[in-house]
Amino acid sequence: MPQENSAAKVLFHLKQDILTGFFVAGHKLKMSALKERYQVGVNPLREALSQLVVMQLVQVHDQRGYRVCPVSQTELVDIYDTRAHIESLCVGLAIERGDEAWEANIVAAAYRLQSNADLLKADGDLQAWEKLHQGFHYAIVKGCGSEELLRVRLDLYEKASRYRNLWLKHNAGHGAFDVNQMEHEQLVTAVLARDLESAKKLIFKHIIVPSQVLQGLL
Amino acid sequence: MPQENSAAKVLFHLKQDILTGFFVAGHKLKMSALKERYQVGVNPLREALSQLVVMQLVQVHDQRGYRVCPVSQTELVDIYDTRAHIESLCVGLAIERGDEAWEANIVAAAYRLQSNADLLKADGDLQAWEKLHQGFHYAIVKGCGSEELLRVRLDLYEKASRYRNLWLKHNAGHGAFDVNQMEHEQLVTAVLARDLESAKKLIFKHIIVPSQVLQGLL
DNA sequence: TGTTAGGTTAATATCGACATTTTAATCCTT
DNA sequence: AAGGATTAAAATGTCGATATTAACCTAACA
Repeated sequence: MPQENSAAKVLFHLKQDILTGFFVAGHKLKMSALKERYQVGVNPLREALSQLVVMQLVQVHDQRGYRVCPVSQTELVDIYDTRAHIESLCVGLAIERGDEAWEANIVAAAYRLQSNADLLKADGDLQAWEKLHQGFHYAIVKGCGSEELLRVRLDLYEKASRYRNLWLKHNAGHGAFDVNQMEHEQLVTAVLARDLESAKKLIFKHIIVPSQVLQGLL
Repeated sequence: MPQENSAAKVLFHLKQDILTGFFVAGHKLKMSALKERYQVGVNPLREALSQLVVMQLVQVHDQRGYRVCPVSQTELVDIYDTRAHIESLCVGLAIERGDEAWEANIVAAAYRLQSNADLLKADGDLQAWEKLHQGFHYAIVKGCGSEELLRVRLDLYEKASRYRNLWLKHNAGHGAFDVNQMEHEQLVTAVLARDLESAKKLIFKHIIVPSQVLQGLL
């Protein structure tokens, strides 16, 4: 990566630290501690924090500093419900608009996901699996062709990942991969057959159902 | 308003200046000029600019400062198309979930809009009319009950307003209010009758059609 | 014993200054 | 005279310092 300013580097790492749960919800983000951790001055820190405020990962209280946004069951339900609707919208548009290259990419991504699923189930590198998983679903929704919609989708995915990582911490290595894999196959079939209604229903469930498991943790 | 830090004040004003077109697309945002205009130091400015970068209203080039994001016909089409889909989604969910208070608020907002429409057509205070218009549509979508979805909707609305204000500048006092008003009446009827399909189609057109006029300006 | 007032400590928000980098303007060479 | 190199000017990114504000602890009083 090219030389980027300190704020951008801090943003990247701090965002990671929040999403992965290193800084838990509600945690007070003291300048002194952050300066120490990221080895930068206050001003780049404030810039990064300002950006995280817009992303709704950090709250700012005037003259009272910054804190990691609290999590709540209400927000969890809302995010996953919204994600399900947005993803469903993306899939629908992708089926209407997707071309041949789009189809090929889906098949490729599905193959990569499936061939690595077994390996990862063994050694338990869930973050790596999640990346493939993400890539698979992105291959599908990419067909909608809308930068704006894909951005909205990504924002929601990132907001959700804080909750998802919460789950990974408590349920390390205890994944329901088999069910998941079957859902993926059904999804690919419906999408490639351009079966709009089935595909939209499948993806909606694929997002909503796991969120119901998550709800038990809060 | 309570005492808020400088960055928040700058953010508000600078955002306004960009959305209303005071700072046109592509304009270089020099620190010296911004310091002069908003009467603050560099650091609050950089915080505000960082936030606007996340909102995709400002671009940052490393060591080369900030510029207002360029506009393009591609983005215009994408934003309005996405807005139409999102708004349609909101309306659909609102019809499914809205209660009696929601219905009452719609009727109230529609009344306010209609009773002020004639007045504003005369003296031409389009910004005030736009606020009522916004309020009317918000009253409808509010029924979806999803904070996340409403936030996505608001973000897109704000991004679109830069294009809308571009139109207002070139077409001052030349509104198609009558057509608009009729569409609103049809929408209210469909929504209150909980006619999902009609309402979704109406709102989709209500957003898409004006955007096609806008496309001529770029 | 619970509460409030005062003083102490710590943290935040902002500014001015400096080092670094980019932009421009000028000058030299061919 | 044109193009490239060199120098000057301006702008950016970062840090340290300072004033202001909130949080905390202690102690006195009801």
